[in-house]
Order: sequence, then structure tokens, then C-alpha cells
Amino acid sequence: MDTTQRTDQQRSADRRRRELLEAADRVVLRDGPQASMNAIAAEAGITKPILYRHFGDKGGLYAALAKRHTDALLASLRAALDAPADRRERVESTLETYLAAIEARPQVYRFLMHPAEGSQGGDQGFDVGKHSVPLLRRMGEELAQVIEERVDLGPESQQLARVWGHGIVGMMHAAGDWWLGERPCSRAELVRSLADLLWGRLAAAGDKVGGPGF
Amino acid sequence: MDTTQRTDQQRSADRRRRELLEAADRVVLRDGPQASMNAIAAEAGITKPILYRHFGDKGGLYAALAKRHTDALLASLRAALDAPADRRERVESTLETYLAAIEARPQVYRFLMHPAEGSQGGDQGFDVGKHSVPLLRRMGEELAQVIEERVDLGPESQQLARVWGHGIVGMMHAAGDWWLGERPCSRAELVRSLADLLWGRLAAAGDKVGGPGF
DNA sequence: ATGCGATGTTACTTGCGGTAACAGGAGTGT
DNA sequence: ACACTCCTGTTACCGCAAGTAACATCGCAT
Repeated sequence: MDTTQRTDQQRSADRRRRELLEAADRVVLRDGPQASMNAIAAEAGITKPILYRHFGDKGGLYAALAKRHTDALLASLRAALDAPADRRERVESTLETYLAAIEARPQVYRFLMHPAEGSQGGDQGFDVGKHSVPLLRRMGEELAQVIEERVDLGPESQQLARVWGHGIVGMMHAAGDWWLGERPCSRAELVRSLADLLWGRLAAAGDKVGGPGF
Repeated sequence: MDTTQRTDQQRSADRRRRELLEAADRVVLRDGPQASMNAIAAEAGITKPILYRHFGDKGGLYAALAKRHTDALLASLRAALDAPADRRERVESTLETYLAAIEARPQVYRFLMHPAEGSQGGDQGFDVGKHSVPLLRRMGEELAQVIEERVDLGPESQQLARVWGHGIVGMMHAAGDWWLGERPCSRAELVRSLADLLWGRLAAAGDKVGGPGF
């Protein structure tokens, strides 16, 4: 029951865990989100039950994997959001960062965006915190926080910031998803168009004359 | 090879198909999106292979079911979009329509929004058109069309309209999803906040002074 | 009656998530 | 040296859902 020893074992376990996650990462990147536990175990050079000992169930592995990428992506986004620049510039650079990320690794992106299966908490009592929230929520909350920190929205600012956070993230996500599938324009054009939308160009534009139905 | 007879049988098959879809609907509404084919067949009073004869595979049934609801929802949305009113009013009423729909039938909503499984096309050669597009895309395209019809965006209007269509739909979707889960405010408030966002209030708001990191 | 096509069934295969039970190997107390 | 206990790893299995093959049946035109 020596503390140092337990720490030692913990360290070893954590290393294994990281190796397994990297193997899982490789498989997901190769086979897409429907990668089987068997395949992941094989890639890691071991067998299924070990994965289950480490992550509880597939949801646990999903969550752990998602957390890695989500943390990384959120770090980049926060950097872009917090840059000492004009707001419009910050918005554009954030969009740019996000789109570049999903363009660079579409497989990972597809994996992250899956609600997939509804997991119920780990029974093994692992240290998995409640990070089962599917990326979009976390991005929305983060953005909401930044908005509330930096933009003056008067009373109700918190509420408004959260709505906007989730809304803007959703806009980014849907547009990015569509763009990634069809590639109808360059990344820069997409960024510009979205920023224009957020800048109220929809309200400013005039009605088109002679449309169908008056 | 008589045409009338074939039409007769077709009619019968179509009726069956509709019955099956309604049964599937009931099950999905009760059990959520992970409803099994067995359960659906049982609800319809038949057995699995019949479902497969009618829909090819689970993806086919998914697509058919999704098409029904999508068509219905899109019809309501188009009505709101095409109302003879001020643009802001139309936007708000469209948001309202969408949110009311997902609020009224969250189970169906959850079902529709799932990418779930990557389906590869039907091999049986059924008459399923390529409507495997998961709702969000269709809503995006529809909205894009309406925007391009009614809003004057100068040159590049088509491109811009499509980006905006998908972006706005994504905003609506993400905000709606979050709102449905947490219910942080009334529907009307949500609608107002989102419309405000689209109306450029983000650009118009001032910087907050004394934020962290300045 | 008889062949034919649509409709329906039972019973099977395959594949995956998840688990039980067993098999060493390294440190530890006696 | 010996047993005891963790930890890591395996094989072999269960349950369940998707999808299929092969058989049974009814209606009908000739």
C-alpha cells in the first residue's frame, strides 16, 4: 500500500492508456468512425478486454478520444478568439482556424461530430469526468464565455451570449460540413461569407424585385 | 404485363408501404432512434424480411421515414418563409415554426438528426431516389433557394445564398438542440436572440471594458 | 388443373459490443 | 522457498441486431 508504488503503477497505466488512445486514433483516422473495438485492439497489438478495462465501454473510449481532439481544437480556437485584434478579424481568424482543422483531418472531424450512441456512466469508477458532451456543446459554451467576457451586451448578457455561442458554433459547423462535402468555394470565401452574415448583411440587403409570389 | 394490373399491385404495395412507415413512426416515437427492425416489424404485425423487401436495408427505411417528416417540416417552414411580411418577421416566424416542431416531437427530431450509420447505396435497385441527405442539408438548400429568390445580394448571390442557407440552418439547429436539452429560456426569447444575432447585433455591440487579459 | 409472381414465414449466418473465466509474472510478507 | 495478491493478458463465450436463404401460400391468367 505504499504511495510511491501506487503512483508508479498509475504512471504505467497512464502510459498504456495513452498508447491505446494513439492506436485508436490511427484506426479511426484510417477506418472512419465505425472502427470496431476489435480493430482498435489489434492495432494496439492487444485484445479487446484490455480496452474495456481501460475505458469501460465504447462510449468511454469515444469520450477519451474526443476529449483529446476537442481540447486541442479548443486551444487553437481560443487563441484565435483571444488575439489582440479587431473583432471582425478575430471572428474571421476563428472561423479560419476551425475550417482549416476540419479540412486537414476530415476523418477525425467526422468521428467527433457523432452523437452515435447514448452512453450511461462508467461503472468501473474510472476518473472519467462528465466530458461526454459532444464537442459542439463544449465549443458553444466556450464561445459563449468568450462573448460574455469581451462583448458588451447589456442586461441579459449571459443568456444572450450562450444563445449566440451555440448558434454561431452551429452555423460554423453546418456550413463547414456542407463545404467539406461539396467544396463549392475557397476557404477564404467561405469565411468571408459567414462573417458577412454575422455582420448583419442579411438585414442590410434589399428585397429582390419580381420574385415569385410577389 | 397489363399496365392496369401492375398499377393495381403498385397501389397495394404503396398502401402497405405507408402502413409500415406509420408503424415505424410509432416505434421510433416510443423507443427512440435505436429502434430495432424486429421491433418495427412486430409493431406492424409482420416480420423482418418484409421490411427488407420494401426498404432494402435499415438506411432505406431511415431515408423513407426521414423524407416524410422532412417534407412536412419543410412545408411548414416554407409557409413561414414565404409569408407576405417584413423580413425580420418572416425570419422570426420561421425560427418559431422550427422550434415549435422540435419541441412538440423531440423523439422524431432526435431520429432525424442522426448521421448514425454510413450507408452505402441500395443494391436492390429500388426506386429510392438519392434522398439520403440528412435533413440539415435539405433545409439548408431550401433556405438558400428562398434567400436567393427574395434577397438582393448582388453578384455571387447564389454562392452567398447557399453559404447563408446552410449557416443559418446550422445556427437554428445547434441553438435548438441546446435549448431543447437545457431549456434556459422561453421559446420567444430564443427566437428573439437568434434574430438579433442575424440582424448584426454582434457587430453593433461595443467592447466590454476591463475584461481579463484586456 | 397449372404455372407464376407477390406476400409472408421460420430459421439461419455474420458481426459487433461486452463479459466470464482462466493463465502467467512481478513484488511482498513469512 | 512458498503462498498471496495485483496487474496484465488471453481464449472462449453470450446476447443482440442486421441482413439473408429457403420454404410456404394465396390470387390469378391461360
